[in-house]
Amino acid sequence: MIKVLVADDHKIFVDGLISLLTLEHNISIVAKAHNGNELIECVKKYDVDVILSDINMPEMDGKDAAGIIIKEYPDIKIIMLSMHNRTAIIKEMEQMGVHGYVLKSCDNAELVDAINTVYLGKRYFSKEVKIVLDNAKVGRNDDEEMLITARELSIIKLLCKGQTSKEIGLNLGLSVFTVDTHRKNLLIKTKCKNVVSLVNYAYKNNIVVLD
Amino acid sequence: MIKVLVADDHKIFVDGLISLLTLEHNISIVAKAHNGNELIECVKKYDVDVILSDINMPEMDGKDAAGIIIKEYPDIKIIMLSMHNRTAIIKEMEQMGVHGYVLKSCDNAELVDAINTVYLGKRYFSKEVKIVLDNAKVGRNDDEEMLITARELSIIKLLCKGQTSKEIGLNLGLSVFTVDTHRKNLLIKTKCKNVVSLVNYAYKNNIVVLD
DNA sequence: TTCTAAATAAGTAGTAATACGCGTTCTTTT
DNA sequence: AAAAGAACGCGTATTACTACTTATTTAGAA
Repeated sequence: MIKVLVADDHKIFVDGLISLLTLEHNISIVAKAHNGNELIECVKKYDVDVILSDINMPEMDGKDAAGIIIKEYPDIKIIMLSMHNRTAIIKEMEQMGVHGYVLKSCDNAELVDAINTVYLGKRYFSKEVKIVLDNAKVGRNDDEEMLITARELSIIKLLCKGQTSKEIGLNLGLSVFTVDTHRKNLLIKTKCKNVVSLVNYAYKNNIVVLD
Repeated sequence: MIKVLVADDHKIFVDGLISLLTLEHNISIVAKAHNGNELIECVKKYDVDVILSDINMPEMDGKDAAGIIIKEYPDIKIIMLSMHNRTAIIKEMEQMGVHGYVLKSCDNAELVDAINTVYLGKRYFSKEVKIVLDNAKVGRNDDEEMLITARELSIIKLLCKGQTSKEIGLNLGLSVFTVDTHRKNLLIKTKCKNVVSLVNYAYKNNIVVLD
């Protein structure tokens, strides 16, 4: 029996998933969580083999929770469930050491397949996800170690809130010139032409979460 | 038996929901759809009492599909399933004549309750949704018939893509001045202080969908 | 018809943002 | 110790955006 934990902030989604997975003869659901904190708590309390977790959740994010679990419970396999099929997010998850990445648009059979695969110690990425990753490899030119630094991250977050350079400067205790330099570097790094594009980039790549 | 149709672009979500709802003695699932077009097709083919539909779907949006169904099949009850608990979206749905609005973070019992309620001809809005609507009524001053016009909508869409006023003007065959006037009016209407806030507003209120 | 709202266009003025370039300092890696 | 990269600060020039105002045309509602 594979002991599975399901985490997602949408209760009916979790319950639906549980209802589906309990039909499988070799899967048993041991717990459910609706945010990152609950997820961590459940992992402490219960004996878990595989975690199915959403990326975006309130309280604590599924990504952050996954990071903690990977470090402290290296035997637990984690499959991220996501509605987004985007290179940057998938790569981030891959590099974090997550064991699987499955789209919410996948079917039941695929999810069961994913659970069985990661339980055996292998990695599982959806077919559609692989296509995205392969396309990214073909056009390899673009993402050569493009990393957003901590400072840039704090600035991009405030930009997404609609703050101007002046406001960001006041907020972070920086001169407007400095903020502008970071903005400039961000536009170059992300190949965006203006703030709106940058904000979209941040949302699409899950750097910043809308609300 | 209440004949229910479930529509959502996330297959596992639909299957999970079906698995949950078939446990109910008075509910039977007659069809499922993964986009608005399929939804319309299913309504034509099958005899349906209640539709559970997501708002955002590819091909055709759940909102547009609901509009068509309300006009052409006035006997079918529609419950919108949404992850957003925002006044503007909820009010729009209410005005469209949708019979229920339930959050994806609700539990199974509430969803079943909603299905039974709308089947009896009554309306159903989640408790959390009602709280949001009531809060909006208290601070009634703000939303006095705030409607975004068709032209404004086309402009806000292009703004969300990161286009400048000049580009939008070229795109829509308008002078930059005109575009700027619309932008100005949009900022006033939405009480936003700049484009980024406006873009956020559009995303949050489902006026524009991010990718 | 009259009234209203929307869409259109235009202007000035001021502020914010972007495109350049040039630096310093500090830390981390080699 | 040298190199690299991050964070920081400063300029100028140009473009984009926002705040104010005005006004015409058109379509629809009272």
